[in-house]
Amino acid sequence: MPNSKLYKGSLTTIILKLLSEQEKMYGYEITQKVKELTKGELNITEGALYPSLHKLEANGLLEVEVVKVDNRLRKYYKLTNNGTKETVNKLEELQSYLKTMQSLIGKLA
Amino acid sequence: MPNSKLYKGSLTTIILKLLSEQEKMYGYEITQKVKELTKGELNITEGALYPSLHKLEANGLLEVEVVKVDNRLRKYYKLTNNGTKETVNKLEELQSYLKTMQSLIGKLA
DNA sequence: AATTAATACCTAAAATCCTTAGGTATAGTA
DNA sequence: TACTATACCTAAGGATTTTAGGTATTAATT
Repeated sequence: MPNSKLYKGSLTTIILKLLSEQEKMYGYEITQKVKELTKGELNITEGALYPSLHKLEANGLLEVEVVKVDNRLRKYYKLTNNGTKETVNKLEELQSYLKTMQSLIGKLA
Repeated sequence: MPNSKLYKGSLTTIILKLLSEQEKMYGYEITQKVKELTKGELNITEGALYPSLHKLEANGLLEVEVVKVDNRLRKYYKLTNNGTKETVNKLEELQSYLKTMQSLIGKLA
């Protein structure tokens, strides 16, 4: 009934993919976007998201811009050049994994 | 160029799926079968496999039969009734996840 | 003959990534 | 006034995997 759990290791790729399509996004926006795109199937928890964003920033894949909107802070993240490169790698890796798993699991007995 | 890492949470489902197709298998055989089926894309490490098998057994999803072949031990695992039920659930869960991820990641920007 | 690779099992420490469960603060709605 | 939504955050714990060993037998290679 609830939403499927994240298979560990996929969150980073999801974040990078979204930012490759949208130029800049803030954390809360990412959680909502994923919920929307997956029709509630996948819920990114903030406890996973924020540390992940911080790590991507620390590794130089994302850069931050803090903006005040309606007296509330928003931290917009966008891909750096390295981030864009890594996105390609991570996407290929995950694609290949999904394909492999489909061929392993997908065909019915 | 090596093999893609396991996304955490998928190993159990892989084991159950293989055993739903093959009646009984032993650990080493599972690692070889996965390597073969995925053309080397996915390598199950023994450090992950054996603890996982033991846990599935402890949880009553698998049962063991020890056989001596060529003076070497083999521990054959097969699904219990509960194991068969769980296999269905796990497969549905993973299928749904793969589908969701495909729709998130799969479509090109 | 001796070493290496393959078969077959195992475990423990460390790393990784996520969930759970909090906390702060503002703004809008019941 | 209380709850919901927006928006950020962290820390403890759990689950799962990687890494790096270990034992033992048999087959292949040097």
